[in-house]
Amino acid sequence: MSIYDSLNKEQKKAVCHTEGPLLILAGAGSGKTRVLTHRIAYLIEEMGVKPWNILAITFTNKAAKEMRERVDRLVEYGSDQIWVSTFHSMCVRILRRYIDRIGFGTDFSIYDTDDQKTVIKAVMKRLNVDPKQFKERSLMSAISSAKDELISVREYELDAQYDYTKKVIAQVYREYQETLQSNNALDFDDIIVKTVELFHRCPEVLDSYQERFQYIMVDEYQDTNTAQFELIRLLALKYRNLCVVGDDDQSIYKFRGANIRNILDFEKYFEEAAVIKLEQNYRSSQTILDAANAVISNNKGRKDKALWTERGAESKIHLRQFDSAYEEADFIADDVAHKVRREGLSYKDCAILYRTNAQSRVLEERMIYEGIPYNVVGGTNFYSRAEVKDILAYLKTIDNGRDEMAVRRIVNIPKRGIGNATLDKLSAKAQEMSFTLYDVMEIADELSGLGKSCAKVRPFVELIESFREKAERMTVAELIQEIIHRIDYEEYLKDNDSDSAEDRMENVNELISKAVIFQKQNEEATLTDFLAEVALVADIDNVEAGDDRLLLMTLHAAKGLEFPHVYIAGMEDNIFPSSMSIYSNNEEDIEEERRLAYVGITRAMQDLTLTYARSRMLRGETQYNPVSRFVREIPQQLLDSTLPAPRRSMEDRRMAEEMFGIPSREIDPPSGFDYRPKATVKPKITVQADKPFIAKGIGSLNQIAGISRGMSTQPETGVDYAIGDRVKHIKFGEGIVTGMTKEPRDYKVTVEFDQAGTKIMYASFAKLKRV
DNA sequence: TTTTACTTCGTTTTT
DNA sequence: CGAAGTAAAA
Repeated sequence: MSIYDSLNKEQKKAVCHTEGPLLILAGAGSGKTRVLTHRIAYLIEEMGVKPWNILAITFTNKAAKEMRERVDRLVEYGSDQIWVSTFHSMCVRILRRYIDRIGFGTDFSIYDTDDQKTVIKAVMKRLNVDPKQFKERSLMSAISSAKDELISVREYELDAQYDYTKKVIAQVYREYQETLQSNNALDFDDIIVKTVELFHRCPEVLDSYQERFQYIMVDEYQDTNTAQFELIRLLALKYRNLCVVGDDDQSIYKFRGANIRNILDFEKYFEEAAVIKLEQNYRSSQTILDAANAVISNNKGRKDKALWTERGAESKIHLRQFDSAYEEADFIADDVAHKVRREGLSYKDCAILYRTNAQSRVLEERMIYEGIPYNVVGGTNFYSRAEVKDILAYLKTIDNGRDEMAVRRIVNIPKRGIGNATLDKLSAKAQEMSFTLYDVMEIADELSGLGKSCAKVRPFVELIESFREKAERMTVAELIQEIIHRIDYEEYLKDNDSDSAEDRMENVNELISKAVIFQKQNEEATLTDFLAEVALVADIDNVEAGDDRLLLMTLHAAKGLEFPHVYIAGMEDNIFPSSMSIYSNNEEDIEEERRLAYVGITRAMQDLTLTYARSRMLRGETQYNPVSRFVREIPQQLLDSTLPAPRRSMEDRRMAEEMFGIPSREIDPPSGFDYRPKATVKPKITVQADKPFIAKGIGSLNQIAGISRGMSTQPETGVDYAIGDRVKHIKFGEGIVTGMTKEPRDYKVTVEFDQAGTKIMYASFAKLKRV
C-alpha cells in the first residue's frame, strides 16, 4: 500500500503529471495541499528528483511551514532541502545575494506601509504637491499598482505626458524610488520587482536559479500579480515544469494587484499546459456546498466547475436578523457559549468572520462579557506597534546607517532635544553633499552653519557607534536588551503614558523572545536576517493551533482555513458587499465581493450561521441596511428561516402610492433602533491610542479586558479566590466556586451561580470578583 | 522645541 | 465616533 492510494483519481493524475506546465483548478476543500505535498513526495521518491531542485511557493509563512511539515512526514529524507517559501521571503533571499548588481547594498532595509507613507509625505512636501488635491493614500496605491504591473518610472512618465494627474503621480513615483534607493531600502512591491529586474539584467543569475529550480509549484495561484507571474515565468522558462494550483472563484486580492487573468489565461501563456480540475469536496456538508455553488454561479466569466461531496445535507444554514450589532454579537456569543457548554464543542471549532476589521470591536466586547476566550487575527500587526517599531528602528540604524527613516524615528527617542528644525537642516546638508543623514550627523560638529543644536547630535552618534561595536559579538536579543537599558526605554514609556507603559514593555519583551527563538532556529542568522524575517510576517502566521479559543477574523484572513462552525456577521448590503463595491457601479467589484462570500461560506464544515442587523453604527452614524444580496442568492430551502420581503426604496413606495393610491407598508426603520446593551461592559482600557495588536491576538483581548498583557505568555497566578469562595460575575451574578483546575496559561473555574446554574469558565475572562 | 487643544478627515480587504 | 493632523501656547 503506497501513500498515493488515499488520493482520488483526479488527485492522483495531478500528482503523477510531473513534466511540463500544469494547471490544477482546485475548488475549496478539494485537498489541494494534499495534492501538492504528495506531488513533492512523488517527485523525490518516484522520479528521483533532488529535493534542492524543487521550489514551492505559498502565500503565507504559515502555509509554507505547514507544507514543509507535511512533506517531511511523507518523504524519507531531504525535506529541509526543498525551497518552500513565500514570494517575498524567496525574493529577499535571492536579493541578499545579488542585489548589489543592480545598485543596492545587500544589507537593504525593508519598508512597511507606515514607512512608505512617511516617505510619500516627505516627497509630497519636497515637490510641493497639494495635499488637498492628492491624497497620499491614493498616490501610494497608484505607485503600488504600477509596480505590481511592472511599470517602471520611465514608462509611467511616458504614459503620463498628456495627463496632469498622471504627471504628478509620475513625479512622486520617481522621487519616491530615488529616496528609497538612497536609503538603501525596498518596499514590499520592490522586493518582487527588483528580483524581476535582477533576472532581466543578469541572465547568468537567472540561469543559475533556473538550473536550481527545475520543478516549481505555486499555491494560491489566483492571487498572483503581474510581477509575480513574470517572476515565475522567468524561473520556469528553461525546464517548463511549472505546476500552479488555484481557484479563480477564490481570487479576492484584486485590490492588492492580483491579476485574475493569470489563472484564466494560463493556457495561453503555456500552450502545452495540462488542466486538471479537483471538484470533490472533503470539507463541507451538501447544504453548505449548495449554498456556495448557488452564490458563486452569479459570477460571469469564471472557469466552469461545481463542488460536490459524498456527504449528506445535514443541518440547514442558520439565518438570523437582529435590531443592532449589539444584539447580533450577543446572539453569537450566546450561541457559541451554548455549543461549548451544552454540546461539548471546543472554542477552537468556531470562528466568526466579518468584512471589515472595525466590526470586531462589538463582537470582542460581547465575548468578554460572556467569558468566551477568543483571539482576533489581524487588526494592527504586532510589528507595527510604536514601541516595537522604536526598537526595530534602533536595530535598523545599527544595521544600515543609510536608512534615514529609521534614524529619524529614533533620533529623539528618548528626548534629546533634536527636533524637526535641526533634522531638516541636517537633511538639507546631506542632500547638498550627497551624504546620508547619518553621515552628516557623524561629522556635524565640523560643519559650519548648523547652529548650536548640532552639539546634541554628538552623544547620539556615539551611542549608535557603541551599539555597532557591541553588535559584533552580541546576539540580537542581547543587543535589544542593551539598547533598552542604555536609553532607559522603560522610563521613556512611563513619561509618555504611565498607564500603558507596562503593556508596552511587555511587547518589547515579546520582541526579545522572538529574537531568541529566531536565533535558536537559525544559528547562522545575522541582525539583517532578523530584521527581514520580522518585516515579512503576516498576522495569520501567528495563529497557533494549540489554544482553545474562538477565532475572530476578516473573511480575507480566513482563506485557507476551515472550521466546523462558522458565523458570518454583518450580512448586509453596504457592509458586505461593501458600499464601495456597490457604488462603483462596476459589476466586477461586486463579483470580487461575491467570491469573498464564497470563500466565507466554504470555510464551514458542518454548521454555518449568517447574521445581519437592521441598524448598525458606522462612523458615528446609524445606518439601516437591507440584508445582503448574497443571502438572497442562497436558495430559500437551504435556510432555516425566511427572509424579509425585499425592501422597497422610497421612490418605489412613492410610485406605488401615486399609481395605486395605496400607502405603502412601513418596513424600516425598525422599532429597536435605539437599542442599548442591557449592561455594556465598559472596557477599562478602550481600544484606542493603543489599538490591540495581534501577536496571536492575545494582547488585544487582554487589553480590552483590562488584564495585563503579561498573562498572555505566562500563566496567571494571582486569582484572589479559591474553592468555596463566593464570587460575583458581571452577567451571571453571585455564586460559589466549586472547582478550579490549572491550565497551562490560565485557570478553569467552576462556579455554581444562584440564578444562572453551574458554569465553567476561564479565570482571565470571567473577571470574577470575590464578595 | 514641546505640549495642548482644536479641527478635519475618513473606513475594505494586506503580502 | 475616533484617530490623526494642525495651529497656537508654554
